[in-house]
Amino acid sequence: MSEMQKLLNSKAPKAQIRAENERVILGAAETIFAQHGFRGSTMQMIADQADLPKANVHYYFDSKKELYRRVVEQIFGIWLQAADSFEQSDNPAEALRRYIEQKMEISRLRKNGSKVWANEVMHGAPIIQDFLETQLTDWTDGRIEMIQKWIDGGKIKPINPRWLLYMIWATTQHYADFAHQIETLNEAQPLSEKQWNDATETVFQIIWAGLEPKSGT
Amino acid sequence: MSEMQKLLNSKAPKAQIRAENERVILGAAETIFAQHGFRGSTMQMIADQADLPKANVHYYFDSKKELYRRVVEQIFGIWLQAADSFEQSDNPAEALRRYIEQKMEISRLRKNGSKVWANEVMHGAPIIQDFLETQLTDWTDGRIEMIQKWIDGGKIKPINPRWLLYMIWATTQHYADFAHQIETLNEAQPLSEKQWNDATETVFQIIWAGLEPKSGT
DNA sequence: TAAAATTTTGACCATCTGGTAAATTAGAGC
DNA sequence: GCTCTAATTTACCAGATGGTCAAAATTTTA
Repeated sequence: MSEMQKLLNSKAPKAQIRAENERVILGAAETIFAQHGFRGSTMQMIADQADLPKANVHYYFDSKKELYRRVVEQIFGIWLQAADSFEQSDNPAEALRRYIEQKMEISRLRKNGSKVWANEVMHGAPIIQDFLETQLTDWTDGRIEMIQKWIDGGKIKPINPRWLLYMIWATTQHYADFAHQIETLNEAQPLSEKQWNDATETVFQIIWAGLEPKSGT
Repeated sequence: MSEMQKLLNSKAPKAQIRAENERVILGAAETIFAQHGFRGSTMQMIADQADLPKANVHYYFDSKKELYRRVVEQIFGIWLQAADSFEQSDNPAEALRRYIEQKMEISRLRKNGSKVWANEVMHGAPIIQDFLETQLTDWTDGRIEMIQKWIDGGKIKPINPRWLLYMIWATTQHYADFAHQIETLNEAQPLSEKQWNDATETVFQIIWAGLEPKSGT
């Protein structure tokens, strides 16, 4: 255990030691799983990242699988949180802008989480299939219904709402999952604040202009 | 070796045996790597998929890494092939439509390859970083220049060409990488031919409508 | 302060996996 | 047919890794 860790723990009430260590381990696990995938990550790597002995990690999380599940569940929570910003609204432009901004923000600030999620789904969602079938399905159906109402009300062009949703998910998630490629194409530099804002605005602009009913009708 | 394999090989000229077996192994490896990632895949899995003894796989490919590299390179080749469909053109709508259709087709027909590529990039492109830095950078710069000319010529709205490219990549690739999620949300059924066409058309429609200069100006 | 409960830690183990060795079989050239 | 090369196959090994254990240290409770 590091001196820093010792110092923190010595002052922390016992009840908080567990919470704090679980937090640290989950954070370390998210980083490692994002970089190497489930099988590519070793408990030793995660322990090193958390600055704890491997056995200590096992003390808090029974198995690698359970630790992984907890990481993925955490991401899904954040994902759902962003989904809330896509509230019922009579103003599609505002709702879409808010949602796109929110998702881009997550890609920027929770890059690792997004990658773990992508990895999990790409490999057939072996751990969180039930989430997909219940919560994600429900949420998606609700939003599709809502978008359909916009269409019926003449607020946006008639397009299949499902493909629109996928387009937003794909585009925003891309900035996290393919961050390395984007950086390479940006002269090996991470996107600047300005570039993030510009990209976000462009994504919204193109999509919204693509949905807006012809002005003058 | 399977009876089928025996039969095939016994009739094949010696020179073709190697080519054929390499082809079979590469195909098997693509499938396995797509499903389990690099570390999650074992040489035994690949051998079983190819219906060959494990030692036989090692006879044709020195190491797991080399086999993986060959798979990724193969995908990149297909990727570049699609890129050709995005030719110089004075008609942005046509060029974009062709490119989007091409990329969606790859997502549909080469789902596994797309996944392996995504996986590789997501983990920092440890194997094909040089491809990103040379070929991909060159191609991207060229297309950005071309899109800029469309903008300068008033053929499309002024948007940052880079973010537009990423949007197309993201959206089309999403249908391969997140195929499992899409299927789950489609009542556990793969997208039908009709749905693929509809999705492709919608992607093009939204993007193109988002780029088209205001009619009447 | 003593006992109880929690946390930390190094050593250890069973299993899995990439890779190898060597023997066997099949095909090509003469 | 005979020789040489290419391909196939079985058995095996060394290292890595998830997970365990029991002892030591630390904190809480009585």
